[in-house]
Amino acid sequence: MRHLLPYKYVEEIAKAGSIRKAADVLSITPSALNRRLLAIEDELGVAIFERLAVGVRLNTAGEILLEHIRNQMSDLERVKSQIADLSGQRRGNVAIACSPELTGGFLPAQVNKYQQEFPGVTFKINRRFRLDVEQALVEHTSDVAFIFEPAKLADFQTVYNIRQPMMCVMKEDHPLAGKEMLRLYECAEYPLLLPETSWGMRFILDQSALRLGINLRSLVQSDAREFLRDYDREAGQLSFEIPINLNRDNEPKGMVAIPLNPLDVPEGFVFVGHLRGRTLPVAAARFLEQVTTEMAERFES
Amino acid sequence: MRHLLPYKYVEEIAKAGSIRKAADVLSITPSALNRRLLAIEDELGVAIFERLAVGVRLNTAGEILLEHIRNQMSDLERVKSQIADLSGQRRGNVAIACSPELTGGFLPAQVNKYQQEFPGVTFKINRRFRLDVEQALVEHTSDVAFIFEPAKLADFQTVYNIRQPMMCVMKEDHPLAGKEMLRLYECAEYPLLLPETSWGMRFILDQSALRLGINLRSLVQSDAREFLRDYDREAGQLSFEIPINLNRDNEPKGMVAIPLNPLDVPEGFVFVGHLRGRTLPVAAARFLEQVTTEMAERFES
DNA sequence: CAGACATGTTGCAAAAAATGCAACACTTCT
DNA sequence: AGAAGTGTTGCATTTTTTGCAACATGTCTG
Repeated sequence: MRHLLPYKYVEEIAKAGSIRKAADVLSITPSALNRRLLAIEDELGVAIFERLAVGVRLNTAGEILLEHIRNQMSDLERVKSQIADLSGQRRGNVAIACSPELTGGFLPAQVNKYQQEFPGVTFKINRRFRLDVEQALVEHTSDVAFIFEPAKLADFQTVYNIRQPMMCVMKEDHPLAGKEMLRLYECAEYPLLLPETSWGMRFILDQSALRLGINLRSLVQSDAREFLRDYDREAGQLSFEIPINLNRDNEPKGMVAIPLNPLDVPEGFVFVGHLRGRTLPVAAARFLEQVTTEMAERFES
Repeated sequence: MRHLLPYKYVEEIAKAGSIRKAADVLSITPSALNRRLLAIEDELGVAIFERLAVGVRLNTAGEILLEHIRNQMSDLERVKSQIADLSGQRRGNVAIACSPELTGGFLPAQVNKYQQEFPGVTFKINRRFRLDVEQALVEHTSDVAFIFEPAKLADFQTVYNIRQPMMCVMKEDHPLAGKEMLRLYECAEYPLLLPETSWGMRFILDQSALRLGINLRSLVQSDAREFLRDYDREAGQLSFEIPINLNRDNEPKGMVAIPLNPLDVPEGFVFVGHLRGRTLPVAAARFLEQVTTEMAERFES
């Protein structure tokens, strides 16, 4: 796709914020790069970058153009993907942006399943906080997104969503282990292993605690899901999970998960989708199909 | 937009059906054009055209690519339009595809009004039969469409639609001129001036006549609206019109229009819109706004 | 406050890419 | 069988792009 090289140049200049740095990344001379930029601006009749002393910055016109550029680039990828699919080969890359809650269990299994059927398809997982996932789609950094408790869905095209009630996880000999359902104040009596505040799970828990006037004692606050899962809970510590991560085969033995009373802690939602108005490459579209089908089977009963 | 010159080449080859003819139109050598085509196919890894003895024909892959090309070209026009609009200038071209029923009266007045406000905007009117209007959008020959009685709306994004009951037009001293409403069999007793069978109006009339077992005697069948309008009706001939064309100032004097009984002849619809999923250039979008606003004022009372 | 540094930009020669010309291989119609 | 199309390719030429060096300008720093 040599013909949209100028586009790549514009994108890189915008990212680097400087012609010289961009030229370095693109391994051409600053002068050549500058001239291409000037040529583009000449064709458009307007400047795309405003020149600062320390470099360049995108113009309003430039931002409109950049959006167009990103659309075109990923649409060309889609075209290539569809064309490759015509000859029976399923190739391409699927870039997934997902909330940290969803990096384990279900999603890896789905990717693995898809790759067994189509080994030519590669995957890229971008772990993003709930407020940043949508941005990854807008920047065309990712094709599809899995968001737990999305903040806004302005540019998001929802393909599927499932409800995920909050569960409390503990050792099976824990005093609370026998209960059918837990109130939040019961959990608050024990030390807690909580995810970071940027997580959707933490957001739900904090809001619920605030509303109920409960103080959650965070013994360990972690950004890593595996850390919370594997932490040794000798002192009766509790952590939280959502059902999509509670596969019977996968989880460590000796632990139980008990749902929280939905009156205390509202259910969360997992949203699956892509950038609004975009046609996905074949591989990404088929992957979404597979995932939503399996989600329907597992959670729609 | 020098960088998508290869795209223009592909489009022209597809249209011409031959590399040599396309090269002639593009005023370059067949060899150069051929090499560019080979380069594109090499980059895609697939042939875009199948080589026949008499020339070339688009492949399935080529058709996918061509759709992408057309999208990209018109989207770049949109970008240019938006950028130009940033600096206060309103420029560009609005290409309108419309049914033959709608070429007079309302539409010219709207275009004229818009051009008085923005003289920098040019217009292009493509008169198409109802079955072909949508195709003009798909081919990106037109930006917006006005269709009377559309056949299918698969790729059509409706922005507005209005109901248009069928009216019968006659001289004011015609025997039927005093009536409030006409039955179709009453009209059938007189010689008729009818539009061609490809028109939506004719379609509605023929279907109604067929259903009611009435035979419509077509004295004059014309493809030109103006011909039917200006025809001298000494022998009591009747013609038909829709309200959008019956402006009190504009129409010839001495004529009256009487609505047909909607039980005999169903109302027609005028659809206004554009290609589904496409973002229109500024000029086209604003023009649509103006038209729909005025339509609402005139027909929503 | 002056010097070092980094920025975008331009002139000019070298390198790279695209083009035109002519010829070839092939099919179809006369 | 020949004429007239078609797409394709080798080679010299032309056009375009690039790299190098230098310049003008603004910012940071000791």
